[in-house]
Amino acid sequence: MDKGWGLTLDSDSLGFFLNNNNNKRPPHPHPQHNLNNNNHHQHNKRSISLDNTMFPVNLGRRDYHHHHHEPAAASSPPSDHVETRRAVVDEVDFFAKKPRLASEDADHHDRDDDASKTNRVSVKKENSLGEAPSRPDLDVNTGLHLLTANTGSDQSTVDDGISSDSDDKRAKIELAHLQMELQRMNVENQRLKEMLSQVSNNYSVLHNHLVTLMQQQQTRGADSAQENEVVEAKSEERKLEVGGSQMVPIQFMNPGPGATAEADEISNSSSEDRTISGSPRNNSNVVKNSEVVPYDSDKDGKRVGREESPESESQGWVPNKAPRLTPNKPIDQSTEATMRKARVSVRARSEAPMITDGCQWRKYGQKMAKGNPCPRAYYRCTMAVGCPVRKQVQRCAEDRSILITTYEGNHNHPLPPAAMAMASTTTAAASMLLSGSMSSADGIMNPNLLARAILPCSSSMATISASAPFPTVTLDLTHTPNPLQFPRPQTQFPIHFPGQGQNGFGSVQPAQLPQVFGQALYNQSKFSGLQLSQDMGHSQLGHQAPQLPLHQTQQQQQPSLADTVSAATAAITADPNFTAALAAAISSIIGGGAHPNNNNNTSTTATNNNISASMTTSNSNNSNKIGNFTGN
DNA sequence: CGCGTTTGACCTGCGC
DNA sequence: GCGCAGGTCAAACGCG
Repeated sequence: MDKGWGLTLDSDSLGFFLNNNNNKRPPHPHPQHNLNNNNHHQHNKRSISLDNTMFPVNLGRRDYHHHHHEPAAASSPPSDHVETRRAVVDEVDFFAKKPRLASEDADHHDRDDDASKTNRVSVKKENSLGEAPSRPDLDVNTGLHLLTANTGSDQSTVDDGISSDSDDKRAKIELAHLQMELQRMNVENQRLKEMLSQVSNNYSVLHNHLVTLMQQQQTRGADSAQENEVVEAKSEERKLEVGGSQMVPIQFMNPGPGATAEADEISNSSSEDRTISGSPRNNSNVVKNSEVVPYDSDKDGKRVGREESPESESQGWVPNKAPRLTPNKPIDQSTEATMRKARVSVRARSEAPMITDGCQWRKYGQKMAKGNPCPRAYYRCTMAVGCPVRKQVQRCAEDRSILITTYEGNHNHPLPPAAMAMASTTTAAASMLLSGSMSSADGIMNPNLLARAILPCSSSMATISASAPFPTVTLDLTHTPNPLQFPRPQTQFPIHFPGQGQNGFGSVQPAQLPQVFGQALYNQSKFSGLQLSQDMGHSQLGHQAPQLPLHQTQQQQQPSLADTVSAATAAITADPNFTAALAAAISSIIGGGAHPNNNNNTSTTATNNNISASMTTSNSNNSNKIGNFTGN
């Protein structure tokens, strides 16, 4: 089981991000509280000692303080301070209050200006300001609520320049007011936290239900398609394959007789599902259970014995390649099988036998794979009796320090926070891949879009090759980008979406890939009409998740293996579950990074419909990674 | 003794 | 039809 894993997802950290996540996109009914919420966020961040580089906005503010505090001591050029200050004001709306306050005390400022008429005076004000909150409460306020601090600072600045009773009173009043506001915000924050925890608890259950609903929706979409359309799709698929590396609807991926059978099966399933969908059922597994056995019995008596096992039945985990020709086969089964086919593969450096993703796994097999001296281990999720999720773990033949973990399927049970990242990530990835591929024309085209979005990254970053039976999202977290190609500061990512840059992906930073994937996948799901990201977990968050939260969380991180793994995975799969994305991203914060010199291209797996992405991080040796992971 | 792992056998799909 | 490879099963085995 999960013993001795070097790579782990820290539940605490995860929890934090979950909170943060929600806080970041709070279903706040009162828009005017946005400011407060932001402050709360800062509060949380501070409380966990997160690097402020994580959030640009905070960064600016923090920088602002720094500039105004340090300069005084360092007596750096005043002009710099002024510039910094202006920049901050421009960037952060929160600072709007600062100018306002200044205007309120216009007379004082005028005096200051007149008196000093230099930026230096302003600096001194700021300094005094910073020193003023020497009292504990003020320190807290300053740290957690920059707005308060800033406001105070302005006030102090004025006071510092020329102190007067009226100024003091005003300052005190202001301070009291801010403190009250802070109190209020804390209460609000607490309330939001409670809400968040509640939402998190419900997420797992809802997520599974959502997947089921999505499957039904997909089925309806496929339903509308005619059989000839299916045929077209098949031909289309082959064209795409010829073109090279395209994601194709699973159902159409099997060439030859099997493909036809599956196509028919799909039609049947679709029609079948129409009747089924009408019935109230929250768990498709229930239906599967009752129908899998008959089907298998019909098809192959030999397998009946095995199929009758609780696992096989309830999970609907049918051998991927097992043909299902029985008309009675429920759509759920086919979709479930399809969902399982969609895979999320993660390549990360780790000495540990397996990355810890929060789930419990039972090894059920091991095989020697061709072309790889390292055996491939098969694991099954044991957190629930019928959980269909499985994963394969194998070391890379070229570099055995690289651990390749491939996830398949969706959990049918609630997951602990620690498992949310990877689980929902894989689920989301599978759902997105399939949602795009299964909904008719769009489904066929979207993969192309996705591919286009990724391919420009260069071969070392992302690859789409041709030959895999299953749509697979592969994250390669093992290689370091070419410094020249990706001269990236490890602490920060560009805000703008890489694909939008004029430079295209040439400037894309490895850690940005998740964004790329996220955007691409999001678009894909969008095109498919499933709006996956909106439905999953933190709904509205989905749209922004790939663009903002993700890179925010990753900005400060020095991604490490497994963590980056999950982070990247989550990122890549984009957000259908924002929580997962954040949670996964966390892991990056925890540990070191991948080896710098490793340039293993995911394309080595050379699989059809295989989307490979590499997310490289700073260097850190495996031992460090392990230590970091376990430590956290 | 229970549980998880190991490992050889078995099944299936695919290519030749 | 045969062989190969991937995937799964389940008896055997080991450990706590």
